[in-house]
Amino acid sequence: MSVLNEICKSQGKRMAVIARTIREQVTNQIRDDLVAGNFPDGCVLREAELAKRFGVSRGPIRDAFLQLTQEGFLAYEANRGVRLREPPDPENREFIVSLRIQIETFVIRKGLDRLHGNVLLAVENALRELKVACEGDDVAAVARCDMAFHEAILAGCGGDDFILAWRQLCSRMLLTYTRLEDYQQVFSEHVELLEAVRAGKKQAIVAAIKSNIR
Amino acid sequence: MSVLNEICKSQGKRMAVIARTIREQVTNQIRDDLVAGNFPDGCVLREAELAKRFGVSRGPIRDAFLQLTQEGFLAYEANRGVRLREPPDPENREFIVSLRIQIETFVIRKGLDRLHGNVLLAVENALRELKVACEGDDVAAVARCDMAFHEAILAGCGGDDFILAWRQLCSRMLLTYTRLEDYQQVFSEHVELLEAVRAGKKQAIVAAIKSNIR
DNA sequence: ACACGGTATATTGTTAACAATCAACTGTTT
DNA sequence: AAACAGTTGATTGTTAACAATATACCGTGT
Repeated sequence: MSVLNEICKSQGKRMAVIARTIREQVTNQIRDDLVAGNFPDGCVLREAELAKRFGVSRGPIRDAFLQLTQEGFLAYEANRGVRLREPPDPENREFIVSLRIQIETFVIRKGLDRLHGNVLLAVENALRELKVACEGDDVAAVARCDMAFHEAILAGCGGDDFILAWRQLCSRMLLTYTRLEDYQQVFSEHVELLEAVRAGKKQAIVAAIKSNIR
Repeated sequence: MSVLNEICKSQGKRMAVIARTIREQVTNQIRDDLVAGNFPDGCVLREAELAKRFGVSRGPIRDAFLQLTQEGFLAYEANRGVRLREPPDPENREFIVSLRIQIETFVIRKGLDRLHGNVLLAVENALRELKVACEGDDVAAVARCDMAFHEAILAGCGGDDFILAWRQLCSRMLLTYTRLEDYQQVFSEHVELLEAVRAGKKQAIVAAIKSNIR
């Protein structure tokens, strides 16, 4: 409770409440650690150990394991706990990328006109957070904000039917997040995408997406 | 504990252990109920009510809610419980179908040669269970066995990287499972698909999949 | 030396009690 | 009558103890 609650309070009112429950906070934290590569491949995660580290009971940890399993990061074996899955091979990864592009393209094509007002504001906020992350040196933060930006667009375009499947595809990709070289380019690519979205030019949007996802 | 444990014991040794834990049994049962349409759209599910019905504590019910949320059946709102999601509109459904076909085609094309021995046996078993389900009159059972058959093929072809996303797409489809008319045709279509798989003719397999998924 | 059986330990699975949160209601004030 | 604050009841969120299970170790017998 200790550490996590502090974080929760400090972000409290100002930010759009990100993680209300301990379960969500723990899930996000573990996910970040996984993306940042803080656990070796095939590593086994223990409920008690993480519970102790976060200062919470095993309940929320179990919930987090369950969720991260569904997201594609972990693999469950009954009575034997959970282990980190291995990343997809290049061929599968390429296909995953193609599916991601198709989904984003479809959703945007269909729902671009809904993207205004508060919804557009959410996308802009996501971009701002991505900027901060890129200026820092936190891999996990960049990956997380990258995803959050795209997800804001999808959600804004009414793509709820696809977001869960899309997230899983992303998760698989994140296990081999290879664009760690040039954060500045990552950011400017997203600026470009947002500009295209603002202008409402679908062709430009699709092009921006295709060059952005890889 | 009462009801579920009986089921578990009775299936005990003979079947490939389907659901070892209460959590899995409860999850499967609720999923079947959802697919069978036993809950009205937008309906709110209560932990305590289902816990009482199954004779278990709220823990496994919570786990099931969490999982079914990730699978795309339910929607979560913090501190406010879980409600049944509405099915996709026709346009989205069509796109979901196209994604499903792409995934199955890709995985089979890539891993068909692995499909022999025990793995092929698993597929044949799935087909047998589908036969039973089609001869009965249980919508949920047909839907479940239909999915299980396809999943057995995917798993056998080494498609682990896609199975979770594939499942979510299927779940969305299942909320509008419209082919309830002719179970016999459902079954014979799958026989056809298995024959094509056995013969190893990729063209025929792809064709069978395309005509089967809709 | 090797195979087998049993025990001990570590780990997950389940439960019931407790805490926190939300929604509706009630009474008060203007 | 309308708006608001406080209160109450229902529901979810969290915890710690308990139960069940799997793994590893050790001894025994052949």
